[in-house]
Amino acid sequence: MEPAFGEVNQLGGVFVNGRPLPNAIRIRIVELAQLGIRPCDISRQLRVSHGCVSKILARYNETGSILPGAIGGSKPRVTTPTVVRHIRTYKQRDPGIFAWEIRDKLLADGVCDKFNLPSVSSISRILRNKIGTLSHLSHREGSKEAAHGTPQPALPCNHIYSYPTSIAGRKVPSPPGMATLPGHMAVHRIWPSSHSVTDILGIRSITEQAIGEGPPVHGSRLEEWSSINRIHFSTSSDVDKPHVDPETKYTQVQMPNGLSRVSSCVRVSSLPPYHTPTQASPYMGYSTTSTGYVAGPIWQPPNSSTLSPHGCDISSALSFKSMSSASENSHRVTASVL
DNA sequence: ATCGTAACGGTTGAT
DNA sequence: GTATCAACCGTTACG
Repeated sequence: MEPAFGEVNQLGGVFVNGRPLPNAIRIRIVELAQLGIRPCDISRQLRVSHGCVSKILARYNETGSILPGAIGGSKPRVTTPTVVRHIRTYKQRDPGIFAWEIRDKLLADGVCDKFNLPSVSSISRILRNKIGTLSHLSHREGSKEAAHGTPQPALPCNHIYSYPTSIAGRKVPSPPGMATLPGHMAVHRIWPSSHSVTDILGIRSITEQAIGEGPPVHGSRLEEWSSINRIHFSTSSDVDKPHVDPETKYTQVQMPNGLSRVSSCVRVSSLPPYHTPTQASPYMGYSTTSTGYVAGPIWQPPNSSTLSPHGCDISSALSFKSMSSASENSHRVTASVL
């Protein structure tokens, strides 16, 4: 059970344990970093732990993506469509073939290797569920498998996958196709859950307004951005409901190397401009757009005026940065090119 | 003071 | 429908 309002970290920022920071915050982190602001200052300004800032920036530098990795799920399925197709073929050629024989043939024919070879029980399940209602064959297989031995457990070595239907790449979560796009805040999948702080808090995003008000050319991106952040006023019964169609929940395309590729991405320059923070809750304002993420007392640089942690615009970020570092001129970056 | 990272407790989703 | 598992998350603390 998640806390209804998240938790507050040592910096006064709000987070939901186990859940990623909102994309807007992640983008802000990268933006500020690209403005030359030091990670420690970003951490204080956005009230995100420096470990998190470090992690996000490291990931961004490595992959070009600001997005969190794919949370949850199991190991990639070994029963890929190709494997199923071959199993079907084997079964059609020899209706009496046993599951363990199919398994051997998959290996012998090079359809699978030892790392992604389905277990006998998996093949039996495929024969039973996918190949057709060959009940007599299933029955026969069952008896034959019993003679051959107990069904094998899950593959012992299936941690290595070289086929395309794996779930989103784990250690390298971002699609290689967009990994090195400079200045892109690559978005490679839809925000995965309704359990974001935003959803929990039910704070309306300005993005929704932007969809209605913005120019049509940005509609699709904004719509995607809206779906990514999926802001809506949740009721308690609404919190756990997926807000997007399950079929469209993940827009990524699996790549042959097991990594995911997105069908689209969001440039920071396509996002709405930053607004002044909109305090949507007496407890905190937490909008997954670029607008507001305010909790607790506003942090101030040691020798400066007050800055809003998430609501500052680029100029204030720059002023902040200029206070923090004197070497900014070498990193002149504008928001439009981020 | 800053940064990288392991440990931790948590969530998620496929099986 | 539930349990398991392994991925991820951000925070915290330590060096």
